[in-house]
Amino acid sequence: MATLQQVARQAGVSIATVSKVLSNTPYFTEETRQKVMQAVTALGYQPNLAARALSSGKTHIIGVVFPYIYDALFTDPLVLDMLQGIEAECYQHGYNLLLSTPRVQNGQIDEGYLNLIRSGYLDGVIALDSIPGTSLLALAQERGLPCVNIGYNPTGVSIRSDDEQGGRLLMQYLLDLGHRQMGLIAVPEALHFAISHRLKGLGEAAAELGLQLADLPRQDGDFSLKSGHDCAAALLEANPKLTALICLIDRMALGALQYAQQTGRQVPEDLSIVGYDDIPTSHFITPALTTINQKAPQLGQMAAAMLFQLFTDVIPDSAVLATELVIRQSAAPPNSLRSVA
Amino acid sequence: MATLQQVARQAGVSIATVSKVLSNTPYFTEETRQKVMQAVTALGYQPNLAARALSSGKTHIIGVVFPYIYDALFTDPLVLDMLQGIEAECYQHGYNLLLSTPRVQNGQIDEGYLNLIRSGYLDGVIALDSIPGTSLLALAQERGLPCVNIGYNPTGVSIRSDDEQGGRLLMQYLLDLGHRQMGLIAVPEALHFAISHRLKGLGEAAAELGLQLADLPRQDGDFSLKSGHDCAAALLEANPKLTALICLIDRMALGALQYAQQTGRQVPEDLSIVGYDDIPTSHFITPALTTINQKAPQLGQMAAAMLFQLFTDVIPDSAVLATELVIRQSAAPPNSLRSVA
DNA sequence: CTGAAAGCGCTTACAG
DNA sequence: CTGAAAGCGCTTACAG
Repeated sequence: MATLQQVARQAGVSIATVSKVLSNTPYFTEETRQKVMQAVTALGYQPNLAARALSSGKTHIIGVVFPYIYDALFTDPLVLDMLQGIEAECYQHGYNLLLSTPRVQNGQIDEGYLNLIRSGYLDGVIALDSIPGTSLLALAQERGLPCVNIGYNPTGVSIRSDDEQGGRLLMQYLLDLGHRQMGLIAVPEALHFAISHRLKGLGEAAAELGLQLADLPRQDGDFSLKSGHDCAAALLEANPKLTALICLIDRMALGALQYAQQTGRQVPEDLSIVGYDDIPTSHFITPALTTINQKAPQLGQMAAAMLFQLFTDVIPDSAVLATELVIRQSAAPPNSLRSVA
Repeated sequence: MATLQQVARQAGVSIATVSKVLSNTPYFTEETRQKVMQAVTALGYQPNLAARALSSGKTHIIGVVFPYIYDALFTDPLVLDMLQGIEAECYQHGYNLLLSTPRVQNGQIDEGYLNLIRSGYLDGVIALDSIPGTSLLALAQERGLPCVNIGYNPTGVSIRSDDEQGGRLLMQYLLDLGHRQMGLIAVPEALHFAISHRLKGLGEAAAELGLQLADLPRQDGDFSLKSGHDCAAALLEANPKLTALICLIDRMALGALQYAQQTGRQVPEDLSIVGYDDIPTSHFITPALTTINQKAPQLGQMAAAMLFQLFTDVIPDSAVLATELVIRQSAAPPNSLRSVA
């Protein structure tokens, strides 16, 4: 309600003076500073952000962009984890966080989102930008907006989880357990860069033992639990000898687990199942799911930290965060090995 | 980049004309409209939101406020559900969503949040406002900002889940099953209004059978799984005859379940456990948890819809959303009845 | 150390 | 139907 002008009048100085005192410009009599601050508190003055934004070009708002694909967004607990990390960092820096969830269809990006980028409302943007072929950050980058990318699109500074290493970890673990007959449950690689990298990691670890990833049967789903269930069914019916299922998405692993149990298989005795993401449910389900944790909160926090570096004109190195294998109860040596032992 | 002025020049009209054409003011020659629109697309003009906000007083940003208590915020899946509902509605109306998660300690509200409210950056606010004694919306209300409250604080228009009815549903179900020796796991009522109402509902249903809720043993935790575990331990050690545990928070129910299983009890055969919230894990855990679903996405969506009504100066009635009992596998008739049968 | 003044890019009565 | 002009509330060179 109160404006700079009222504060100035009350303090008996000019509005320029008030503005400068408030923005901590040096060289001010302790006296005028006092007068100003008194008026400020007396009036409960709070700068109008829109005005400040217009004249300074800074809004103190950063855009956090999670694309809306397959409705996965709001059902994915990792999103909340990343948000938490981002929020913590923004909070510390006194920045506000504008959440944008543009729809993306056939490579077409939401016009509303594009307008937001063009609107000058954002000082910077952090995006989960991993859809092959359509970069959410391209426009922002083009317009010189500082941005950091959590993912693989080659736009500006980026941070991502080491999906390749995660894939390797997962495959090595299963291989060490003695599995050779393994089925893959994934989603089409066109949907998410991360998938290709997880597969690549899987392949590298397999290759060390002379196995070809391409020889393993694979079914693709759509992130949903149900699709995991169906993929498991297809895989197991066509390949009854499978001793393990590698699911590149936890939710799909949950569906696979469901299918296995419905068809009377003991997990992990008859069939091992591993996932990727370490969502909360994975911890609680029986058997608890062995999976890969990609440290989503850190991912978010670091992304925000990098953006704030960008604000100070230092260009941070892109970073890759190592994942962690979380060993729980859903995988064990295959039956054949067990009976031998 | 392009400004109104450039568009005006390009179109050969005044900036006022451009502005009015863009804001769909009626009465314009089809011809000038054409000229203007051509210039707009040619220049890729996008209004500067800060400028528009400053002169119109509207920012098209609505604040979504989830207080940060006990770290529960980002670990609570319901938050994501509500956000989804709010986002869907905002998206449709072309509004942006600013996420604010003020810290609240001893009734003290985050100064940064308060400043945000005072900053003029928000056209309206939706808050999860259910901490007894400290209203997150009081200041907004005072300043005439349209706001809707998801919860119980008596600030302005509100929408909430019918916690009382939910409590009744839960108690009736257990009573119908034949339970009489029940233990309560809750959190201190000072933490959340909803808890008192759930308890009230529990009490009403109990009273119908002549039972006094106050006679049932109760332990309070802090939302966490671990506290649920500990509450169950305390309750069961002190009252070995308990046949059922009513947990007012799903996560705590999960902890209670864990304790029961660790101590060799069969759920629901030896002990029934019910929760409240219907978080995703409740669906997957074994035994699947019988619980109350409070329709969080609708809560969010309706809250946003109400805010948009407020924007058009219609004052919507406050609303109460009925909950739903989700019957799964964690509750059954008590053993005594079973053996009788 | 302090102030007058221009300017940020729009919207909105008010004239014409 | 269209335009000139004031004004939204700040920041920032530029003088003094």
